[in-house]
Formats: sequence, C-alpha cells, structure tokens
Amino acid sequence: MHCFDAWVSYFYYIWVMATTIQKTSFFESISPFVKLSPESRQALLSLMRKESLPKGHVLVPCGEICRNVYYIEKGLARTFYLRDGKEVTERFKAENSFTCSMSGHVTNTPDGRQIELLEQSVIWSLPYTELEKLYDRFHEIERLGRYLITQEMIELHQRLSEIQFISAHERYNTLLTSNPSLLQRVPLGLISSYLGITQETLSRIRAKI
Amino acid sequence: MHCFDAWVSYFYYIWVMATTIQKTSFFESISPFVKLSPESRQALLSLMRKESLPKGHVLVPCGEICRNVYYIEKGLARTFYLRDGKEVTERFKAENSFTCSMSGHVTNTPDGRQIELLEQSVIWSLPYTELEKLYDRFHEIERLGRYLITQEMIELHQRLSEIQFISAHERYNTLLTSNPSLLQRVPLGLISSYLGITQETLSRIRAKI
DNA sequence: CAACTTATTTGATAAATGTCAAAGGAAAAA
DNA sequence: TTTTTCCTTTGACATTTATCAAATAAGTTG
Repeated sequence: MHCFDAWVSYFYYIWVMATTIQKTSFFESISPFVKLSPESRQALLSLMRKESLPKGHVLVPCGEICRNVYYIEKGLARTFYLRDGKEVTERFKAENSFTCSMSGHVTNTPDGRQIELLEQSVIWSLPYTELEKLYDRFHEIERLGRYLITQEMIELHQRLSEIQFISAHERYNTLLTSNPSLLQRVPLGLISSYLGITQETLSRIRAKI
Repeated sequence: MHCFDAWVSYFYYIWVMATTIQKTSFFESISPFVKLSPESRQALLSLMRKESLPKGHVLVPCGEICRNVYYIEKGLARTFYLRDGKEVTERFKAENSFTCSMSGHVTNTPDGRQIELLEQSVIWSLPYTELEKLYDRFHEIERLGRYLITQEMIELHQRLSEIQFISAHERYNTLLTSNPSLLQRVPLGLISSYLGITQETLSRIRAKI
C-alpha cells in the first residue's frame, strides 16, 4: 500500500511537472511582448484545451470554418486550400507558434482553408468565441491578440516579398536559409506548393545546386 | 461691415461643415466593427494631423522608418521597395483606408519600404508612439487597432493567394474584377510590379484579351 | 522478403515569361 | 506649336517553368 501511494505521488509529480512545463512553453512564447496578470493567465488557461494528436490529424476539415486558435506546443501544422483540384500550401507552423484561419470566422462563411498536422503534435485549442469574451474582460488579452496578429501580418509581408517577382530558384534558396529544418520535416511535394512551383521544378532546382 | 460679417460667418459655416464631413469619413470607415466613446474619439482626433498633399509627395522616404499610421481620406498611396534596382510595389491603398509599414517600427530598423502618393491626397497622420499611449489609455482603441490589423491580415492572405501559383494572365484578370478602377488611376508600370510581372508581359496580356 | 504505396527524380516538349532594343503615343513643359 | 519627358506597345529571342509520361527510390504493410 505504501508502495502504491509512492507510485501515485510519483506520477502526480510527473504530471504537475509536465503541466508546468507546458504552461511555461505557452506563456514564454508570448511573454517577450505581453506580460499577463495571473488572472488573465488563469482565464486563458481555463479555456484552452490541450490534446496530443497523431500525424495526419485534421484540425480544420474541407468546407468547415476554423473556430479555434491553435497553439502548437509541439509538432507541425499545415494550412492549405484546393485550387483546380490541387492542394496549395499557404503556410507551415511549427512548435511555439499559433495557427488559425480567421477570415472564415470573421465572415462566417467557409474560406476553403484546411489545417492538418504533418507530425504527431501537442495542440492547445481556444475557441474564438471564448477568446472574444476574454477580449472584453481583459484589456491585456486584447493587447495580446493585437500583438499576435501584428506578428502574423509582418510574417505575411515577408512571405509576400519572397514570392512576388522572385524566381523559383531564389524562392528555394530563401527557404533554405530562413527555415532549413522545414526541408527535413516536410515532403518536397508540399514544399513546392508552398513556394508556388511544381514538384518537378523544385526537384530540378535541388539537383542543379 | 454687415456684409463682411456675413461672409465671415459663411466661410466659417463651410469650414465647420467640411471638418465635420472629414471627421465623419474617418470614423465611419472604422465604425462597422468598433464603436468608440466620445472620449476616445476626441483623444484620437486631437493627435491626428490632417494635411492636403500633392501628387508625388513622399510620406516615407527611402531608408527611413515609417513612424505614423496614415488614414487616407482622399487620394491614393503606394508602398514599394527596391530590389535589384527595380521598384516592387507591395500595395496600393485608396480613400477610406489605412496604410503604414509596421515592421520597421516594431524592429526599429528601416525595412526598405517607401510610401508615396500617386494622386493629390488628404492624409491624416497619427504617430505610432502616440497611438501606443492611446492603446494604454483606452481599451477600445486597442480593440480598434486589433480590428484594423486583422483586416489587413485577411487582405494579405487574399493577396498572397492571388499571386501564389497564379499565372500572369489570371493575376491580371483577378485585379480587373476585384479593383478595376485601379487600372484607371495607376500607370501600368506600377500595376505590373504589383502583380509581380514585367511591364511588357502585362502589355501583351492586355492586347490578347 | 515481396508487394504495395508513396515520394522523388528524370526526360522530352510546350507554354509562359523575361530581357533587350526600339518604336509609337500621350501628356507636360518650354 | 514644338520639344521634352514619360508611358505603353511591339518585335526578336533567351530563359524559365509547366506539363505529361515514365523511371527510380524510399518507406510500409502483409
């Protein structure tokens, strides 16, 4: 019986440690800009649901509206849509970042974007509707939202400039320097669609270097 | 003397009317989402500087950091940067919209983006530093900021999808349906760089239709 | 291991786009 | 009006990229 108690407390200790680490990961990734009060933190955490999900899991299926903000504690997510029957990859998001597709929520109509996991991942979900209530209650959470969207916007400007008027070869080289690990984690077919070129062209570019 | 007074009051009336209309224009363009209290409105207005500026005026010159948010009451602005000695147009913004280049302000280093006016324009400027003070003072202005950036982000996603994996011909057609008036207001050389194609290609595309 | 699926490369060819040079046009200035 | 400048089109050609088809490589499952 003592032995059993020891095991229970051991596993409880592990669980507490794990939870603490996870919480830290989430708040550390946002803390450089926004410091949250304990109340805000508690309110946020109480609404976020953490799940461990397998590779291939679909967060937002075809035709549905994305109703959550996702924080990726671990793993890799891909947002894509269909055009002329082909998948176009809009972006990849890896650990310690957020992903979502807001336009569907804002207009309340499906925007055609799907989100899937490319690796086994640990994902925190927070429904937009709940987030909006938090925006009302906590000025500092509204600030957090503004901050995160600003970051996203700056990233998007960057991404646009890496595609507009840029040759396939240069696009690949830019990715190679800015995010080399992505090439180890993602099949080349998805990379090519992210770069806006065909898989064959990407293959030839890689061969030529 | 009576006659003079009459003229003075007449012009004062015109001036008040004009000012009112201008204020209305600004708040109406943001009101669909965010309703501001009189205090917030007053605080915002007191920090915004209105100017009538000629065609060709440079809001943000080469190498400088954009330190203001600009509201375009009338006219047309263009954000662009240099690559390989050529100007690349990032975006056009017309009346009743906002423009700025935030990444320079966030990182406090020039991001290479310039903003110029393509038409005689009426521009309201608000320094970021002042705006940030307003964010602190008024939750609802922070919300306004979040809202405007969200809109910008959705626009950017849209724009990205209109370039990624899209042929020159399709890009032109998309612009033709989504913003036909732009083609009447902007030289084709700037349009082509906005679409990420050469001017010659654009000319041939237009000839072929 | 064999069979099967998925991912990647390669080849041949066509289509799209860029480059360089020059000619028209249109608008602004003298 | 004439000149000048800027904007747009056109031509010839080179380069890049897509398309279609097939082969090879890699990873999975029975």
